Amino acid sequence: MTKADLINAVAKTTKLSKRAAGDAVDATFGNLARSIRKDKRAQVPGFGTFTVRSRKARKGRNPQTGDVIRIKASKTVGFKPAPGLKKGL
Amino acid sequence: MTKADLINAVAKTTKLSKRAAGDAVDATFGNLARSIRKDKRAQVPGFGTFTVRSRKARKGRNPQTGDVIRIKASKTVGFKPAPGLKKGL
DNA sequence: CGTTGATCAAATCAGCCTTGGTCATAGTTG
DNA sequence: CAACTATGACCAAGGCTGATTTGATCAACG
Repeated sequence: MTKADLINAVAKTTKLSKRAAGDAVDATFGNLARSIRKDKRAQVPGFGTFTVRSRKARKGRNPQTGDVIRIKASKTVGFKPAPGLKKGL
Repeated sequence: MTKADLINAVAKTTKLSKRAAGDAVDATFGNLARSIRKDKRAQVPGFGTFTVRSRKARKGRNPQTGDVIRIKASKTVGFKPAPGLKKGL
């Protein structure tokens, strides 16, 4: 219910309808994702920074069988919290 | 200009004024941060999950002086991207 | 109702994380 | 709209933490 809560809170703060608030939230993350893909980085002041990070190939292990497997190189999205976000965890 | 871009995009998608879109974006991240602090977790479908992670105490090094230092345990915010976000990086 | 994500196991090595001054860019305000 | 302020990136080296892998099942979102 995290998203619903978020929409409710946004709707309340912005005086928008839940419908409009939901659209706004979706648009926010949608465009954020687009920004990450495009610029390999997205900065949100007072919140944190998203960066595309490269993972090299590595040896892993199948937790079910115990077999050693090769993990291919891949990319992930990393998040570096802004100082303000870490305050009071 | 990341935030400005985001606001423009949100304003366009939601047909809101830039002012209202800005408020909505701020409200979104503000409430998201609040949710992280409160529940130690915040899930955004199709985007990813934020979790509060505990960092154990560790030995580090001051890169400037080279001195070995003790790093106290702390908390950070971790991010686990949803599969959909990783598509097409 | 369909789809999406969390969860759990064990083991490994990649890359995060530390400091802090400086620089550049983003945000804000008059 | 332009100037000012504030916020974050950047860099160094090295140790050791924790993200990551499979896949089925369960829960919850849409």
